[in-house]
Amino acid sequence: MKKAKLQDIADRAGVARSTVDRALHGRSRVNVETRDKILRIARELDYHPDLRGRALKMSSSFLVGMVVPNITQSFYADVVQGTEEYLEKAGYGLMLCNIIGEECTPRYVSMLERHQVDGIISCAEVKHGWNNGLRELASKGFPAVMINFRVDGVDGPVVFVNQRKGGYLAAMRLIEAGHRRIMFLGGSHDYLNDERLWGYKSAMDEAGIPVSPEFIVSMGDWTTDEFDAKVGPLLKDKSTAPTAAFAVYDMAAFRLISWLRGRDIQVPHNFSVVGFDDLPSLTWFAPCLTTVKQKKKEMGYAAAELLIKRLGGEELKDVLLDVELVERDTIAPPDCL
Amino acid sequence: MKKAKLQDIADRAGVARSTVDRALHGRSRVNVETRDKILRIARELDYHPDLRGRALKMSSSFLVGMVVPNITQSFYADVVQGTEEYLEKAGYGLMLCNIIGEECTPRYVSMLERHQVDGIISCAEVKHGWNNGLRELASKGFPAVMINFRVDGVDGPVVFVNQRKGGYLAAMRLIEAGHRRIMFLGGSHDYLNDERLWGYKSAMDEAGIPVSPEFIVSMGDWTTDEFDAKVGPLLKDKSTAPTAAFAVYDMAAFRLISWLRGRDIQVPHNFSVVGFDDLPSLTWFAPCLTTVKQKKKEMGYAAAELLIKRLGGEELKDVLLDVELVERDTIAPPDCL
DNA sequence: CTGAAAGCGCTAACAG
DNA sequence: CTGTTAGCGCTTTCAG
Repeated sequence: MKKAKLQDIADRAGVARSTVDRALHGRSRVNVETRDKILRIARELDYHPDLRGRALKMSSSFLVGMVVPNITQSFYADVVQGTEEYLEKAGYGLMLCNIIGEECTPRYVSMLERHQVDGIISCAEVKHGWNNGLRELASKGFPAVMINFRVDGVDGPVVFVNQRKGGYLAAMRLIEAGHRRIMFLGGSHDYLNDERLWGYKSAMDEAGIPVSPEFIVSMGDWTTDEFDAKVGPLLKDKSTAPTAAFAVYDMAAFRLISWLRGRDIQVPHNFSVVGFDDLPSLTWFAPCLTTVKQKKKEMGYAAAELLIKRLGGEELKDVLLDVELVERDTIAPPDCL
Repeated sequence: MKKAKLQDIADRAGVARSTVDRALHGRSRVNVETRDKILRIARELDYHPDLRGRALKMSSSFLVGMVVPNITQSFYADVVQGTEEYLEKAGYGLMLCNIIGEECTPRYVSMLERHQVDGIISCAEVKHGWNNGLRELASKGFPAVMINFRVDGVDGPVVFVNQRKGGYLAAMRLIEAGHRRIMFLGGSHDYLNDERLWGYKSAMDEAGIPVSPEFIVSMGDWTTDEFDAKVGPLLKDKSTAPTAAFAVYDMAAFRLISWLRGRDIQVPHNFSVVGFDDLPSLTWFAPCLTTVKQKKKEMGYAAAELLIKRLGGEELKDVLLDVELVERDTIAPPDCL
């Protein structure tokens, strides 16, 4: 069956294209009978408006660009799923831009521009070269919504997650379990790391526990060697060693647990751990990680909602999503008691 | 800066739109000087052709629809990544269709049609309701490429994976380790399950080991209760119990390992396991799973290549991708010896 | 080698 | 309430 167009319906119904258009959209009054006739014919012909024509006329492509560093990481996949769900309901297509590496940024900028997407949702990382690309597109007038943090110079709402609260909850839970020597196992000092660290510190402060700088460790490549070098020494003297850790990501928590296991330190029996993310795949394994859950799908959903409403002319504020602690099996009272 | 269009360049260069077009595409001869001038101006104006106009004229949207059941599952994310990579290089955008549940099929069919995608890559599951949607679109002339299996009535190349070989390799590896009572831990009898089962049987045949029907288990929801009911009885009598299992998916293998651990059966010490998939997240945990690796990213890449070449007029055959066994830590000689 | 003109499918302003 | 017309940005004849 050949693709039906507006004209085909018009011909069959014996009316003009514009009448068909009106009947289909219902914006303007159309004679009820002709309208019904038109709708019937449209259904018979299985008519679907060609968005390319409409896009040209209405200067809207009904396409939204979604930029992530790596869809392969479960976190981003969840966010994308949320965005896609909202966009689909709203009648927009999601163009996926999987920015691997700095050098591809200009190609994606060009692609987004050529397709004239109606807006861009950016869920990249702070340090990532893509940020320049986003700035460029934003300066050309592409509406943008950011996830997790604001890219300097890009105007548009941001979907934030209460990272500080997450860090606070994690540390406080460990404190409540009786721990006082609590390590912060972090990565490089980027936005997420430091916000969560801030939360950790605020919990320690509140409990009146001084934070020893050597308990704040900053990992690079998370290898066994690095653990040996950076965490190993802390564990030498049992009377001063940390009895628990708040790991800045679930992945980090798991690396730590594996490494500890290699040294015959069992979690949670000899050492307690809290993570951050709530990655679903990590619940398949014992011990199930106690962690701070961030609602990844909702992050994507909220971003899409912000963007589409903004396209509709609403002025919107940033969103701050809540987090919660999910209790599982990696916290116990300190081993030293 | 306002978006530059063809006319803007033409105005500045003092030539006609069509000349600019020719200069930009290089298809037809253009005076070298004017061409250079045009190219220079285009660069100054940071010109990116608007695909909506081109799409209309050339009846091509430079958009490919990619359909997966759930991007959240690591397997699909990897496939999508491969597809996206190829498409981006080829200058096509990837429209992601995350088909969750049957009822959304018509909406996605309509969306793909309205956007007039140039083709569709379908990586859904056999039993999924989407297959009807794909049939409908294919019958309307949308070129399709399928991954993993052919949808009846849809004409187009398929990217296959050598499932049978995978099943064979897995079972044979267990046999070589000395196992004879080997369980096939499968799911419902769909295409993937049965192909892998076929491979398992062929290895058993080749080794002259009769396949006991009760060793072919077919799980539904993979709960502990179901394991207790379906696998528990097999393990009662140590002299007839299986000493190893080939699990149809990595996930299944992990469920099994956890369940066994709950019964104080340690892998690989008391029981050997091989999986199928090679999910990356599963390598973080001990014991690391010995498994059949399928090249997920290449599957997506190959599908995109097939589609784009087909759009270019080439007639293409199905592709069969190889698998390989990756040796890790879940196989040992049978415990009973 | 270059310009003029038509038209892809749709919408909207204007007339009737 | 409905038809006519123009035009979104691009490509592609067809003349010159």
